[in-house]
Amino acid sequence: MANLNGNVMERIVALCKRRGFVFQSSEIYGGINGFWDYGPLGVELKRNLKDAWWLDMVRNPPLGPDGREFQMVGLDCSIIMHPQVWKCSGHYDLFSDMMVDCQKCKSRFRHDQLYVWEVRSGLEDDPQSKLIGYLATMGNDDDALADVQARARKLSKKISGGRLLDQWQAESIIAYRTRCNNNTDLVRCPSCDEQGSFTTPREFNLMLESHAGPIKDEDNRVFLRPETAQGIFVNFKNVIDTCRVKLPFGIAQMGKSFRNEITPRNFTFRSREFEQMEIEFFCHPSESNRWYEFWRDVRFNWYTSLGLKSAKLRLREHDKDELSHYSCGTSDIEYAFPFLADGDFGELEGVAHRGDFDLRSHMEGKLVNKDGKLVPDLGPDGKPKWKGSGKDLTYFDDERKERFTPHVVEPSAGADRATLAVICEAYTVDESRPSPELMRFHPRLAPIKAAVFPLVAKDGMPEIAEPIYRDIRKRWPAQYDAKQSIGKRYARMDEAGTPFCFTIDGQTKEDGTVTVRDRDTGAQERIDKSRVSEYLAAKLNV
RNA sequence: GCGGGUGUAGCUCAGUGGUAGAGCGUCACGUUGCCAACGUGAAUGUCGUGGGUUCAAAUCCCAUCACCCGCUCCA
Repeated sequence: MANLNGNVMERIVALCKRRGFVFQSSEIYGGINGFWDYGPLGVELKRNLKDAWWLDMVRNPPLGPDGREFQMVGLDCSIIMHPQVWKCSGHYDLFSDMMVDCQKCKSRFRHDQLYVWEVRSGLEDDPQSKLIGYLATMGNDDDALADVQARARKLSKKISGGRLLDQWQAESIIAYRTRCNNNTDLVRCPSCDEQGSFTTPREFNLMLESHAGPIKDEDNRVFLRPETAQGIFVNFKNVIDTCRVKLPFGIAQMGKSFRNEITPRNFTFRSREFEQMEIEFFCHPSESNRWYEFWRDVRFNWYTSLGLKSAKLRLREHDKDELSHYSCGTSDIEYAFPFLADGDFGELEGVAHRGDFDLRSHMEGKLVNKDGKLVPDLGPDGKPKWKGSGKDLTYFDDERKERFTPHVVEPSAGADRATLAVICEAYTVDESRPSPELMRFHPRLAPIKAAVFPLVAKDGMPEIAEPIYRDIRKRWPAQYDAKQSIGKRYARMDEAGTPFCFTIDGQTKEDGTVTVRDRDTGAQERIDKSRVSEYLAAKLNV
């Protein structure tokens, strides 16, 4: 039986293992960091969640903010795409550079854009000259020079007669270390001027790489997608051209994505291989705020409809300074997972207003924010650093008689995180019950919908129970169990989160009724055995 | 990435150099007439992995992997 002394998350992990919800990947070989497997119950649970999303968002979406219908279509694109997709989306640049972080002010600097200035006391040729420190700047233009001079004066006020001696670009770690004589802890942050707050330069390879083709070289290097969204954007024109969709409409996709997370942790919450459920919703720019608010609320309510009803679920609007450079609004749907500190929430889904950033990126090439405007990122030769597709991804609206680049609202959900939240929310301890641990899954998500038990495995009870079980099985995942005591069988179903158990007893032979036991209350009622499917249909479609 | 902790049966854990253990779970048989019941019996271990010390290692040493906690990170 479960040990109820450990912390909640440990007990949930133990139950997930014990009942076959989640296993560590490659466990017999010692496991592999950041990867998890779903067992027989877990796969049903996660599939039910994904099916609910697909049904509720794609096949049977809600009405729009104006009470009118809008179109939603699906997509399933390849995990490996043309490398240029990631160069234009910005993923490649952001995570293939050497980066330096300031641990004080949390600024992050590209190592190859960082300049370091040596500051010494005394005048030139002064044999008593002493090293005061190193000042880092972004770039080495006039602004940077003015900045570093001001900072040097301030620094040297404490130590009289300071001067700038040398400046160089921190283009490689070796040069950086050598030129600082390994005194890298004397380098001051360009942003907050804190000394010694830099991490060592680190290479950020967020994307997992592979090679398409038998020869492993730079020419055929490819990336496993870090998000499913880009596959939607690059198919935008295909969908428009072939599927008779009209704005506003959405394209949905779920599937595996991969990120080389620095610190995979917290059970399945941050994994290197994970599954996303993403929608890109395309609309006229003038209506984008309205659709953003619409999707934010629709998505939040979706979680509550699946039983995430407690105060542990919340909607959090991002602050202005928290927004990505292209976003005009983002909300996170968050859950207070048991492994987080009190008051902390973890992201289940981000709903972002992305403007026309993505479609323009795939037309014009990678975009950067310059003075509040998105412009193509230019290389040293003045040409776009990463060339776009050059394809026209604008849309002609026949009613408005207007051509424009649609704006995008992106509800981006984590299927594994939602599954984990559902598990955590369902986990209940009630020590007054003979079986103190139970999983109170929403009936729609429960991996097993019903179990059928002969009270004892004799006196003709199995003969009555088996046909009932086989009838249920045609429509819902169900289990039949005739072994061991009835209490043990109920307890097993409680841990699996099965909402209903039907038991055939002595009275069944007399009047044809069976008992139905409710998982959450333990209460029983009798119904006619012919009404079992009808009963389930009514109870499960909530 | 840094610091601390933990790895022994499916789960929870005991076992500080000398035969691999317990409770629960699982399975079988019997019993059982509604909530992890009882009886009898059974199966289950690369003691995380690799190396070293030793006549002998779950136990001591080194390395490594995984998980947990705290920082860090999370486009």
